[in-house]
Amino acid sequence: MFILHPGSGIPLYRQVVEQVRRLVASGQLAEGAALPSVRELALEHAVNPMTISKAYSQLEAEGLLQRHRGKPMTVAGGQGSQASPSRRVRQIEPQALQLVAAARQLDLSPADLAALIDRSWRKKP
Amino acid sequence: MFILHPGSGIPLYRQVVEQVRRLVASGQLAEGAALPSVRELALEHAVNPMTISKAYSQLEAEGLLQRHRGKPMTVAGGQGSQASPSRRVRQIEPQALQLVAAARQLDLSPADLAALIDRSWRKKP
Amino acid sequence: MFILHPGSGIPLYRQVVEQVRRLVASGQLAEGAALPSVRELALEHAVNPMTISKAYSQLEAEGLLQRHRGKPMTVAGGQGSQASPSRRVRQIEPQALQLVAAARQLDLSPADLAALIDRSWRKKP
Amino acid sequence: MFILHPGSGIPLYRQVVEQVRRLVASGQLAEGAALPSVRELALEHAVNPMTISKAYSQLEAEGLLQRHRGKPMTVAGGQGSQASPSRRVRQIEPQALQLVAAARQLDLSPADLAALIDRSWRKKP
DNA sequence: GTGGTCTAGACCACA
DNA sequence: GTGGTCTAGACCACA
Repeated sequence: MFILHPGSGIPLYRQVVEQVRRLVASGQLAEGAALPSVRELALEHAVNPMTISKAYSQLEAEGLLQRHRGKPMTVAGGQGSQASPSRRVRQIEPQALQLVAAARQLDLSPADLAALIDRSWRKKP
Repeated sequence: MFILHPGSGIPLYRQVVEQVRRLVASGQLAEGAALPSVRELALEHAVNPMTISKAYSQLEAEGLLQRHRGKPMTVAGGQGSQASPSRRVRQIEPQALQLVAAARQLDLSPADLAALIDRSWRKKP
Repeated sequence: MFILHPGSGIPLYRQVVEQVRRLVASGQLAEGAALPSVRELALEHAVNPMTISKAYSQLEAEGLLQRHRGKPMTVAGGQGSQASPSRRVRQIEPQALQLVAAARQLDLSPADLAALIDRSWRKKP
Repeated sequence: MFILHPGSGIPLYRQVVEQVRRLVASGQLAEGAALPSVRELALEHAVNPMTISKAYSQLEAEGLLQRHRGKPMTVAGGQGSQASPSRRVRQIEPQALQLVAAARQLDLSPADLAALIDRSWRKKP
């Protein structure tokens, strides 16, 4: 469900936050759906529970998740089932721009990059 | 020459390191070329000189840059003028994979992502 | 464990780097052993934590030390318990050569130097 | 006459200062003897003349050298021809202590170190 | 508790 | 002018 890259330089808790946001925006985590418990996730990714907890707390503060005493957190109401395509696209626009900037610094052509993206889609379906 | 994103979560000095690596791989910084001075870069990006210096030192340790007492650092020898396309592509493979993973989590289609990438190329040429 | 000479002209962080290398080579810091924490060492030697941190980071880049998020650094694997005598001797060969060169410039005899070394061994056992 | 180690961490001008002090203490540079010119030394060691000049100035301030308009600097009076053995030995005591400390950290025996010193004497006679 | 990043600022060595 | 070292101090991420 989540993929964490500890060596990427991006804080682990931020990686979790962003991934939950995406899964909610896409409807893969629908309104009311339960999230994996802090412990479970922490174990699975060999990470301290506090790291996951910090991510969940931030998402709760944003109003995206809801806490329930003694029960797993759930996706809060008011999201609809799936955000509009343009809203979803906007969530990865910064990364796309940075990737293109990197490709430019590597003197790669749009075709080179398109081919790389294509291969990446096929890699882990 | 460099673009820094202070809010991206990635340490500034790492952003510099990666960008220098790309510019060298692409030949835009050729063997023997002098790099912008630490102070110059620091001023331009409103960043502390030590942050730039840390990036340069790491690149020197890697053997990509060379120090010259009292003079600007230069791109070390043994780089050739431009790395092979496959070597260059490999430098952004991780980012491409992460972008695709994000697109998947957003339930975007390959076509959606391709369109986004296309638009990104046109944005700041 | 470490002895720092602030007035020696050699940067403090380099002194730390070299001493860790020696303690690892001799097996006094064995594979897996935890190093004193940055703050601890900094306090003990009345030195800024960043100075120690810089030394540790360099040793990590060399592969001699390993980072563990939130925990103390340790000596990396692949060192064996003690380097061979010849490898250990090689680590101070440059200093030995410089000392002999200095003795020559002072017109001291090999016996004079040997006596000095002898006395030095006895000084702080 | 002088040996400079740019990579040793010790500032070049300090290396010059210390070596002049030793050559004077040993009588190899006697009272009134002329020193190599700043330019000459700078060229020979591929170093900026200001670096040598700084060393000479410091030695002048110490009273060890004397400046003469248009002529090479000379060793100042009042040194006698050779300092006493104990005074000369004292000049390298700190280095000897550091070498012994390093040997201890490498878990070398006094015999190991003595052998290394012996070999070092023979290396560049 | 652990290490990491960044800043503002002083001062040094070298060209 | 160039880069390097060190400090004091704030704040962050992770266990």
